[in-house]
Amino acid sequence: MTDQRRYGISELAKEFDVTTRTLRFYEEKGWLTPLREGGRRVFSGKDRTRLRLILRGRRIGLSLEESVEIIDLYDSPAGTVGQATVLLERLDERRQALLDQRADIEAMLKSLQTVEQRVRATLNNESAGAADGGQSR
Amino acid sequence: MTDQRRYGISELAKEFDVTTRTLRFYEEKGWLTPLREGGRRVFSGKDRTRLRLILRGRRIGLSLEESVEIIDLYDSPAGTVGQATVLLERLDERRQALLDQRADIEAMLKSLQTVEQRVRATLNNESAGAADGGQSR
DNA sequence: AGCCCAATTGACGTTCACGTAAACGTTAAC
DNA sequence: GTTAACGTTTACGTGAACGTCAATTGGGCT
Repeated sequence: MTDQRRYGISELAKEFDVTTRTLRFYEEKGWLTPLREGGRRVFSGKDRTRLRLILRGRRIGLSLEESVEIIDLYDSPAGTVGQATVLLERLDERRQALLDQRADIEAMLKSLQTVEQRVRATLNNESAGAADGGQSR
Repeated sequence: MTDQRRYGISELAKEFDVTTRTLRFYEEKGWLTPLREGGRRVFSGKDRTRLRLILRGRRIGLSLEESVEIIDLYDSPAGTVGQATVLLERLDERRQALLDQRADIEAMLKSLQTVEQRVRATLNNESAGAADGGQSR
C-alpha cells in the first residue's frame, strides 16, 4: 500500500550514482537501516528517500552527520511541547544557515556574471584589441 | 593608492575566524602568496580579498581547490579568443553547478517549512491532545 | 641581560568519507 | 561442475583540510 517496493544494493547505487561501498558505509554509520534477507541487504522505499535526502545534503556541502540530523528533524516524534519548542529552534538555526549559504551562492553567481561580461567585452574588442595585457583588477 | 593596507597573520585569522595554521596551509598550497618581511608574512589587501573568496567557496561546500579555480577565473588574463571561449565554457559549467546547488537548498528550505508547519500544528493541538506519546523512533 | 609574546618551520596526528583488496558464500548459466 | 556475477565481512589505505606539538627566532620592554 504505502511503498512496498524493495531495492537491491547495486540497484540503489546505480540510481543515485554512488558505489555499494558508500551504501554499506552509510549503514555502518546507522544512517540507513536496510533489512536482511539471507545476508543480503534489502532497502525499502523509505531507505531510498532517506538516501536521496542525505545526498542532497551532501551536494550542498553538509557533512553527512549534519544531513542526517536535519532528516531526523523531518520525521521527529513531535512529542511534548518542550520537545517541539526545541525542535522549532533547531529548524530556525538550520533555515538561517541555508539562507546564508544561498546568499553566498548568489554572490558567487554575481561574480561569475561580472567575469562573463568582462570576457565578452574582450571578445568584442578582439578585432581592435591592442596586444596589451592590461590590469587584472 | 589602490590598497596599501597590510595585514599580519593573526590579524587576518581573527577577522575571518580561521587559525593561523589555516593561513599557512593556504600559502603552502599556493592559494595565498603573502610577502615576507624578515621572516614574517605580510598579507596585502589582494590576499585578503582572495581569502574572503576562498572561504566563501568553502562555506558552500566547494573544495578549496575548486574555490581557487573559480577565483582564478575571476582575474584570468582573458588572452586569446580561444582562451576566452574556453573560459566562457568553464564559467557556464560553474554557473550551472551553482544553480543546481541553489535548487537543492530551496528544496531543503521547503522541507524545513513543511516540518515547521507540522510542529506548529502539533503545538496547537496540545491542549486537546491525548497523553499518548505515539511513536518514539 | 632577561623575559615575554608572536611568529616561524618541520613533522606527525586526526577526522571525514569513502576506496581498495582479500577471502568467502550464494545463485544462475553454460 | 565450474565459472561468472553479485553479494557478504574484515581490514587497511587514501586525500583533503587542517590540528597539535616541538624547537627556534626576533622584537619589545624593563
